[in-house]
Amino acid sequence: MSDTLYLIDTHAFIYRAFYALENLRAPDGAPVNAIFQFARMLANLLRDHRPQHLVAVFDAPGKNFRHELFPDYKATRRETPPELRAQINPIRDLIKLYAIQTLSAAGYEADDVIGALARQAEAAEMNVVIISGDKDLAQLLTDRVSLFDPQKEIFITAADYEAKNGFPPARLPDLFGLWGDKADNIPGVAGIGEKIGRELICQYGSLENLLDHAADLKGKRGEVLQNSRAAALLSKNLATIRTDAPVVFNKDDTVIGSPDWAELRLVFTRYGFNSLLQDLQFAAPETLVEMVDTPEKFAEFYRALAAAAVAAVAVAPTGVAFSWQNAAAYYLPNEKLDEPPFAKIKDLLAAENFPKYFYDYKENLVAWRRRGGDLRGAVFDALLAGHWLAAHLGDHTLDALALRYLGVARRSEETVTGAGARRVDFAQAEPEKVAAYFGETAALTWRLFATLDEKLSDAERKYLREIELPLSEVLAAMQERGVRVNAEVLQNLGEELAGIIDNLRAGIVALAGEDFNLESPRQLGDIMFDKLKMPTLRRTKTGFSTDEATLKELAGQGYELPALMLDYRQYYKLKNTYIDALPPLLDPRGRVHTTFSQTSTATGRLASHRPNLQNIPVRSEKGRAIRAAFVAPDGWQLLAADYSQIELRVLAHFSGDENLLAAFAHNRDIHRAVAATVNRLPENEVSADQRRAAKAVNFGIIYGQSAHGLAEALGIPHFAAQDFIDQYFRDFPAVKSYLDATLARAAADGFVKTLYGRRREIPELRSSKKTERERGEREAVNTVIQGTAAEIIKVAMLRLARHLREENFAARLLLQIHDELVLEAPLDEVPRVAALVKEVMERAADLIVPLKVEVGAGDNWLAAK
DNA sequence: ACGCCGGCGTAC
DNA sequence: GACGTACGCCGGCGTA
Repeated sequence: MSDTLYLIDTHAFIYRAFYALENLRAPDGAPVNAIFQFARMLANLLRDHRPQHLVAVFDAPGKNFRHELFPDYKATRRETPPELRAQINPIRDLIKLYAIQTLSAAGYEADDVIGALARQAEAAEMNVVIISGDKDLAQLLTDRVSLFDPQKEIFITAADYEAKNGFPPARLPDLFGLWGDKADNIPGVAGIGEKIGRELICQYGSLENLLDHAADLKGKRGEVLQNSRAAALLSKNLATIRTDAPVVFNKDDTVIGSPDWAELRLVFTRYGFNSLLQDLQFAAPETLVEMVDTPEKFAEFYRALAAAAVAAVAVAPTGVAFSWQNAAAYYLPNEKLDEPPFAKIKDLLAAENFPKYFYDYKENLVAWRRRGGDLRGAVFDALLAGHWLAAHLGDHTLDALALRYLGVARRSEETVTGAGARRVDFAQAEPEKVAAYFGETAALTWRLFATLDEKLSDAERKYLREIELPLSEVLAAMQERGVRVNAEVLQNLGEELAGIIDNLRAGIVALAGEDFNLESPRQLGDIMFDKLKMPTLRRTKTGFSTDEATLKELAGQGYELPALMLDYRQYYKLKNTYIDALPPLLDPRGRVHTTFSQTSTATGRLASHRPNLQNIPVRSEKGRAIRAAFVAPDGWQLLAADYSQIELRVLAHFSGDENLLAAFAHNRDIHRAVAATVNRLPENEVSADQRRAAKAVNFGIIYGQSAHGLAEALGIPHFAAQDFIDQYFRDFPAVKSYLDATLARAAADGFVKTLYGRRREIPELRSSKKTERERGEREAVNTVIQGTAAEIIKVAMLRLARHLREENFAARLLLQIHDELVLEAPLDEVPRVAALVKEVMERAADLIVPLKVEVGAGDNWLAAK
């Protein structure tokens, strides 16, 4: 088998790539769409074809011989857009990193260089694959030369070409002689397009033969051809790829070298090419992990650690790992930690003045405290920092951060624990492997500190150190404490609901006339829309919707099955998601321990999972009953403290709208006040519907709602919704100008910032799709408001926890639900704690609008609200 | 058996 | 398509 030379028509590829995929941007906002496609093409080519010989061919800058033949050659080309021009050098750099040869020839275009190389390689008995989406290059096809279109992933051979076109590849310039080429401003023959051109070339074999027989053609066409002889021949000449460009093919010079994988990793990381990173052959540099299991080793370890005076720490299930170097770490197994001299390390972990870096400080804290240890001195959390720097990217696992910021792949957990059926937990895994794994965790944490810390401004560093990091301690304590759940309450409610659910199911099956899976929207759709012929109201991606709004509408039209289904869904959901799911999660003391996350949301809100205690029902009657199962222990009460309208107050603060501020300053019911203003009524004459409409608009503002959305939400005509919104903005003009200014700023910057400077990149703002851009605008407005409210309650939590501790209250924080804090307090503390909570929460931020908190207490969560 | 996705629904 | 932020349940489907 002979060798194959691959030739990339580089510029042609870049141009196509640029226009094919719009608006891909690096995390820093630089356009990278062409770079990405080029890099992906290269990666795919290398992976799928494993070329040994590869040359990236470029056009020479400036004019070429075709301009001498025809001054207007390519004269109609638009100037290269700056966003594309900015990507050409990065692509050249990429080619260099891949160790691929490049070539161009002064006075010639890439096509000609490719032609010359192809002919010479053929002569050297090599096969040639030309990589280009440009069909002009087909004229070079021979038995040995083929064309590969990387975008369509198709090969074209000379035989394919002739079979498809009816003339051999070499006659392609003849066709252009007639047809011309708009893109290159090659004139061709006026009045002859692609179709006639093809017919004539097929019939006459070549342009010259056709022109010689032009007189034989009847009518006007023959005349035109005779008169256009010179233009046709010039056009053919221009379209003909020269194979005599002054380049010398040397097989050895075309061999691919060794790519600089490390640099490629960093470059791909910088551009945000995560999918390509996965394909790169890479691994983190092997971390040397020392198992510290003898007093001698400990002495040496401890001396070095003390000298370093700072370390990354990873608390593992079976030990603790330390690192203060990029590729070295130490691991102390649990069983040694209680005996001297190893136990000295506990003091160091508890020492406030020994600074420590973590990945996921909160979970390290929980793990270490579970072992009875004390952990202090945290100054950096790679998880918090990673999320802070790029919340929009979502994935902040250590693996993701190592890849994103260091360009390395972390060894997988499976290499330690095994996978699938043979999987064991860390305690059963080989100690050396466990040590290697957590040693690497510590080493990567150490490296991430260096990389991430320098990206932070002083103010950001301060926010993370003084708000988020201490908040991790508050949240760890809340998780550890858990909240008491009365399983009996749930049990009783579950039994009641089971009966209701069974009855509803029987009714629905009877109406359907057959049994089916009521939990399957698809099967329900088949019954409702196919079998029972109910009208289809809205679509999902895969079929017709059966969601709540649809069922309500159908129920309103008198259909009985959807009406039953609404109840069925509600009760089924309550039972499965809450009533049945909670009891298995209770600890022996009947307490449930959620896990809070500071790094799961794009706005800076907290999230809660396993179980999610931030979406316990409250709106429906049966749902609310679930809250009664969250109880205080005997002799204690639950306190629930809610911010009243915190997001609207944040909006009032940012916008400075006098009408909104006045309403809050006078502690008005904000929805009623807005309704009164918009409807020109005194507040006591506002109807329930008017208040409801105002409430919907108030929320709509925060969520970026449109007239359509409001109309839908209120069940009113579109024009009425629009009128209401227009009137709202006339009455609250500063809100309007604030929203406009926020969007203008966001569009210019590509990101928004909250009160405390949390930044959210919003790439959709730069989308070419209107719906995407509008989504970006809604996200922008909402993020500022929601994110600021989230920051305020975080500050309140920190201060409250500090007060409770310093003033020796037994009361403790249990839950945070975005604008609400839930605590438990001994009965005798309840009044004082209630006052303290209110005071601390209302003073958490210094806004130009007062913050208002409502506190309640009771034996259970329902009673406390 | 497990993971992923779509549909849906709960909270703020 | 049209209202932001989450988490979790179920069905259904693809892969192990």
